[in-house]
Amino acid sequence: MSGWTTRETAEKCGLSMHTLRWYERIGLLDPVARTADGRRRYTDADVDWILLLSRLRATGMPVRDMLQYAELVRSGAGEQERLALLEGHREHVRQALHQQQECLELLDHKIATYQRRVRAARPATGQD
Amino acid sequence: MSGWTTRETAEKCGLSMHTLRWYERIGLLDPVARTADGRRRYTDADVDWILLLSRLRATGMPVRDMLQYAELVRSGAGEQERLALLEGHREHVRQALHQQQECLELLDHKIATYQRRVRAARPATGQD
DNA sequence: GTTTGCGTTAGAGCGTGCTCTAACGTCTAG
DNA sequence: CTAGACGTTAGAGCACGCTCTAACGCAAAC
Repeated sequence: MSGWTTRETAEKCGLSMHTLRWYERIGLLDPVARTADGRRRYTDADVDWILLLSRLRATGMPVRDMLQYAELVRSGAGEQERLALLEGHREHVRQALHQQQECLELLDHKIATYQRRVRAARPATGQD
Repeated sequence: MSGWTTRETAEKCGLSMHTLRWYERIGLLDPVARTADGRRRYTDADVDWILLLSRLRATGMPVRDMLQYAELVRSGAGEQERLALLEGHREHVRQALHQQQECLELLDHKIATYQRRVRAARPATGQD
């Protein structure tokens, strides 16, 4: 046996088997190699690509954009457009990061407030 | 006139008027005060609350959880549960942050690769 | 031989979070 | 008085990204 099964690949990449097959159907993946009886065998290169996809998804890139990127990669050319896509997403991720850091501060503050309140409401019952 | 119109509030909070009314309908907001002829007038406190909601949403908290939180706040008690909700979300945000930072590095790396490639492919045409 | 496990397909279905629609009311300007 | 801007409602509709279904097939285990 060479290559990974759908199950293994799904586990490695944190996606469901259904999702993997769906990604292939819609063209995010090139057709995956098959065993004699028609089962998929993912190569390491497939896995790497899927890992990239899963990271892009996890950071909010729309499937539509991943598809566009995949098509550029498939065509072999379009470096400039790929660059633009990735740079656009990088900017998106940066802004999300920033927003989350802000929210984290707010949460820390709120949580501290609640903790103070909870502690004040149950003064040393001995059960803590 | 006292208080903000739906339009103003939507702008301040980065949500649509539709979304604001929908939030109220589903119970994320207490019923907003009205003018004599039935138009909403949001107070500063309303705006603050909506800003909090919008930040929670923007960092991926499901509406279901925001609803739960809103109900705890409305009840006036449940500090412990609110705490748990916020702490859960904080953890979620932290993990998302971490994931995004990783993805950012990957993007930086890929982008650098493409930039090198693009530069190599068009060596000083004079059109740059 | 048949049961069990694993994988396959195309297409239907679904949860989430809005977003839009249509019909109506009221206020202001001209 | 009319026109236009602005806001209201309940409910329908929609985009997205899966997720599930049903029917099928192969292959090893019993």
